[in-house]
Amino acid sequence: MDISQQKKQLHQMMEQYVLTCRKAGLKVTHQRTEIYRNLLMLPDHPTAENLHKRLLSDLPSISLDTVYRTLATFEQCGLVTRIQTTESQARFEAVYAPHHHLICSRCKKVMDFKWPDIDTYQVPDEVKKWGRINTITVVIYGICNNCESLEPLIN
Amino acid sequence: MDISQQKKQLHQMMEQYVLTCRKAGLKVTHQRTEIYRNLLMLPDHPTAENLHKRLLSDLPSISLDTVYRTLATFEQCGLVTRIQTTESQARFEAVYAPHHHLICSRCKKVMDFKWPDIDTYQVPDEVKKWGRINTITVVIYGICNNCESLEPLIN
DNA sequence: TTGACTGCAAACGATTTGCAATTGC
DNA sequence: GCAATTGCAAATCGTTTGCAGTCAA
Repeated sequence: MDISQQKKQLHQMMEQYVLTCRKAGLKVTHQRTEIYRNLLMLPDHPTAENLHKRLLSDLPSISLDTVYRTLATFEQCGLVTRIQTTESQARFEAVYAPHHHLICSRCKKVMDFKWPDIDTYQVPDEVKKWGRINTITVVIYGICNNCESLEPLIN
Repeated sequence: MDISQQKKQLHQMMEQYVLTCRKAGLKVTHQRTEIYRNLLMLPDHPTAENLHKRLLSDLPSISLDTVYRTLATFEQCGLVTRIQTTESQARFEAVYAPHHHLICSRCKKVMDFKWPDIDTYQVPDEVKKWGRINTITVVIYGICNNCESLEPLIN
C-alpha cells in the first residue's frame, strides 16, 4: 500500500471515529482526537504511559489520567481494545480488523499477524458445548529475531 | 479417570514438585507445598488473593505476600504459569500440559481445553519469519452457558 | 449556556520490598 | 548453625476518583 492510500485510510478511520463518538454521545475533544490518531498512526500496542509521553509533544498539558479515562471510554464504545498480557501494565490498540499477537518473551514487543484460516478450523467439541463463542485469538510466544541476535542464550 | 488414579497423579505431581525445588535450590517449606497442592487440587486459575483465602483454613497464619512471592518463584522455575488476562488481578495455574483458555466475558471464569490439532496447522509465513516460536496459545472469548441462562441480554 | 470533559491532587487496589524473627536443610 | 524463607508493615506501581475550572455543542 502506498503512502497516499495510507493517508486516505487514516482519514477514513478518523471520520469513523467522529461518527462513533457522536453515536455514543461523546464530545469530540482535542485530547480524545489526538489519542485516537496517535493509536492509529503508531499501532505498536502502547501502554497508557507510553501514549501519554508521545502525546506530550503535541499536547504539552495533557494529563496521564485523561489518557487512562479516554482509553477506558474508547474501550467501552469499541474503538479500542485492551490487550491480554502477563505484564502488570495494560496495553491498548485501535480496533480495526481481527488479528492475532506474536509476543517476544524478552523485549515484550507485540506484533500483529493475520491468520484468517483459524476461523475455518473446527474447534473441539468441548468448546462448542461450553457456550457461545465470540472471538478466537491466538497468542504466540517466542523470541523475535532481533532479540535472538542481540542477547546470547548463555552468557 | 477414577478417584484413586487421580490421587496417584496428584501424588506424582507433588513428588515432581519436590524434585524441581531441589534442583532449583529452593527449600520445600510448608507454605510452598500447600500453595502448590492447592493449585493442583483446585485448578481454577485463582488470583493470589483467592489462593490466599483458601489457604487460610489450613495455614491460618500464611500471609498474602508469601503467596505472591511463592507464585513468582514458582513461575521462574516453571512450576506455575501466569495467565494472560485483561483483568487487573493476575491469575495463576500449575503447569501440567499444553492447553488453551475459554474465558467468559461476563463471569470472567477461565476454562481449560485441549486442542492438539492446533500444532499441526501451518502458521502464516510472516510468523515464521518473525523469529523462534515457543508456544501457541488460543484464547477464546464468549459467554458461557451458565451466564447466558442467568442474565438476559436485554433487560 | 450547560453538561461533559479536563487537569490536578489525592485515593485506591494489586503487588513488591526491607527487616527482624523463624525454619528447613 | 546458617542461609533461605516467612510475616509484618511500609513502600511502590499502575490506575481510578472527587473536585473545581474549562470547553465543545
